[in-house]
Amino acid sequence: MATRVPSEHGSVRKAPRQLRSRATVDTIVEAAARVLARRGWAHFTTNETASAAGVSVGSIYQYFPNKLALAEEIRKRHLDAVLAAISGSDERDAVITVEQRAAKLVDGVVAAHSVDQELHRVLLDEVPLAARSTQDQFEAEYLRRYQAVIASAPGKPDPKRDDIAGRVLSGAVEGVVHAAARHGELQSPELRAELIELVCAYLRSRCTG
Amino acid sequence: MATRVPSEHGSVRKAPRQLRSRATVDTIVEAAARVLARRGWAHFTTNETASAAGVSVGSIYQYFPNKLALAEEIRKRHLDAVLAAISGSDERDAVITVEQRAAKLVDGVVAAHSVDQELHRVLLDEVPLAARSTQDQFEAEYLRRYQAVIASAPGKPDPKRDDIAGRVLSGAVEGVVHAAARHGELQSPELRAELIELVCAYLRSRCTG
Amino acid sequence: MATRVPSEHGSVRKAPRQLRSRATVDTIVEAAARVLARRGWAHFTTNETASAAGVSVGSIYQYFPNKLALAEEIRKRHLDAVLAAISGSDERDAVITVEQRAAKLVDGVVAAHSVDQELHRVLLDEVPLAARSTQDQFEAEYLRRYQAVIASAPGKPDPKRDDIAGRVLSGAVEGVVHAAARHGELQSPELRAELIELVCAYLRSRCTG
Amino acid sequence: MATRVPSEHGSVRKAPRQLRSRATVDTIVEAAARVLARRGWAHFTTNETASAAGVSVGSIYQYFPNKLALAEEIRKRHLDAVLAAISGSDERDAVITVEQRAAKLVDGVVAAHSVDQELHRVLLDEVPLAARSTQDQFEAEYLRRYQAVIASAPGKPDPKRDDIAGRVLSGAVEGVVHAAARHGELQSPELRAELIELVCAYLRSRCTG
DNA sequence: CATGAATGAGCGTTCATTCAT
DNA sequence: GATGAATGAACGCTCATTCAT
Repeated sequence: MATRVPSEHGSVRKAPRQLRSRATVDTIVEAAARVLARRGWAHFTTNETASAAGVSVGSIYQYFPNKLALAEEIRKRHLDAVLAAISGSDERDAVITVEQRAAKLVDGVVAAHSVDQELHRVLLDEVPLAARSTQDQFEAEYLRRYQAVIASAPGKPDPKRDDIAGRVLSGAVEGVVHAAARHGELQSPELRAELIELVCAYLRSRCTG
Repeated sequence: MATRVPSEHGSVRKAPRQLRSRATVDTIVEAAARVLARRGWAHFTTNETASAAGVSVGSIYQYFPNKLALAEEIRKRHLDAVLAAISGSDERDAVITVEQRAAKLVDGVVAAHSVDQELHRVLLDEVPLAARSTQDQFEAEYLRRYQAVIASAPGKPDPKRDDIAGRVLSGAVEGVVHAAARHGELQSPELRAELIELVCAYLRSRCTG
Repeated sequence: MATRVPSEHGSVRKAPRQLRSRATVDTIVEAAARVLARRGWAHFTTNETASAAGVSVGSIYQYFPNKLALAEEIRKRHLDAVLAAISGSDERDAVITVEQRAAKLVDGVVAAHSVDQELHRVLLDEVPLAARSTQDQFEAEYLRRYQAVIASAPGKPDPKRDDIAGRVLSGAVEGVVHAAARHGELQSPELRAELIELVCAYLRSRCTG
Repeated sequence: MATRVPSEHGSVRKAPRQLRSRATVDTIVEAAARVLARRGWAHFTTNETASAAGVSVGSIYQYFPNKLALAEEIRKRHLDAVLAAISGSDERDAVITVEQRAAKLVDGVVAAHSVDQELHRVLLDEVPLAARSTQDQFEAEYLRRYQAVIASAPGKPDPKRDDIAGRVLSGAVEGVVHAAARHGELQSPELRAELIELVCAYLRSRCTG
């Protein structure tokens, strides 16, 4: 695989102003996501993407300076979808018990991992990070959901400790769901129950301890 | 046209007989591990490995049928080291409280992730699995440590539920440590304390609940 | 590990759409034929072919999935030329005597072997057959010429025996011409006379015997 | 495949004087012939030959300056065997009729092609000729058999014409048998009959014409 | 003499990227 | 703008041959 120095380093070569361009970009990104999910990063090629999108390679380079930038755009869109999936189970209804909160959280994360499992895995495990920014932004937003759960649990707040607790909770839930996804057990109700139990136990212990 | 008999390809091409060979194999694997950790799977090349090891490409193929088999050997050696690191905090001394057990477990996993962090990440996230066997064996052994902790906690055993609990615990601890490693906070004592708390809370809740 | 979908490989990678491509394909095939004839299959390399054609290796793989497919195309074109050469001495004029028929046949085969002797030898003797189809089609067409001669000879037809006779005649003429070509005596009139004599004798004996 | 300049150009590096050497050489050549027949020239490697012979590569280079010289020795031995097979049906018994002579000849050639068909084919079709000498010597000897048949046929001798006739006869019989071998019909009695007929017809026509 | 570990030029093939049309 | 033919550096891998032991 030849690694060429790309001629520009901006993430997007040209902001698509016109409707037609926007549509083309969408077509490209969607096709690229399909190809990426199907073949994996190692076999993700611009030529196949182009023909899957029904455009020429040249058109890809009209909008993206290089392959990585295209992948970056796929990641961006996917993370948005993931965030939307988490938020879907986040409506501001009368949630009261810690159990209910924990259940909402777990269901949200599971839903997020179900958006496009293979693409998710490839993006997380295979595609190299061009720039931290997108990922960081996402992680911050993601962590905020966890912090909200922490904050809503009884007990007096302690910013420093709560921050760490959020990261612990995030890592734990994420880790369990990730492992479950790898083994195709994302929908197991027993696992869901245990995971909720884990979250509850932690939250409870934090308020009593 | 006559049908040709292809030559078979085992996982190891030739068992090194002489002392010189054994040393060469070690040199190759060690150099390969360095290159793999530094460049990642996508840029892990046999030629760079060869020159990093101070041998010719041919020597790599004397002992490994292909690049993947070389990576497989790196994985094998690394997982052994990881297992050794976990076991290091596993001596059969008089551990009594759940807290002490949890602390041992967490310390072991952290130690395991400290062996060679970047190599660990690349092996887990990027290198494709040629055969499940090595990985499966490792995972089984790995899970066993968690099951042992579960089993040692008070409360009456329930094989099915305990199995799931083991996977939840494993996923959670692994997830937290993994995230911490990514952010360079593997040695943070606060994080350690919270993680131990998570494990304890879960174990306690399982025996009372 | 996810199972990857491999990309398929047809015999021709892409049908050349533009005029430029068609010209490139011709250039490549012609250069390849020259290289193949000059170096033999064992030393027939894509890189030399590319530079002999004045294109880059990539261009070869734009149109041919691999080296063998390129050789297959050379064979196809050559066999067409050979068939054309044989047919050249096949016009439907008033041929009456067996001698005249035999002479036409022999002259055709000699002409066929004169098309590009070295290429002919390499294609027949060295290049492995990827698919039987091209070769089989050619052989069938080739045999048909011999069968026609057999059929036109006096004597009552016997399908089974005539079939074998066709193969005997084909093998014999082919063998003599082949050997002559190897010794550079393809144009010898004495040899031509003897070969015609051989064919006539056989045909005569079949009708009387 | 790296092409190195061999350090010597003699066909055999060292004439094996001692019994042990002679045995080693035999072992090597026999193993090499098996490997060559099984894999074909393109996949015929010195390393596989060495391990098939139960010796080290170095030992091969003790007796043969390079791979081609080894193949040359295989050819030499095989052609001897072929000649022996032809001669086997050549005893000086009371052969009188032309038919009987022709039958003997055909049977001899068929027997020769049956010695080791795959090796025969590979040697003829794939292995390049290092030096003409071995092949030429064989061909001369081979032609002599045909000349003998020609000479023994009635009719007054004509050295020049008889020479050409020998080559025609040789090419024809060889060609038919070769084609038959390719189609696995070496043992067909119908084909044998037709071929004998061809030879007889030619011989007869030469004495009457 | 025999061994077999080591060499490295050279092969077939891929694919991100460019640019004439 | 869009196209897609063309590029060529770089990869994984092979195997004839050498030479220290």
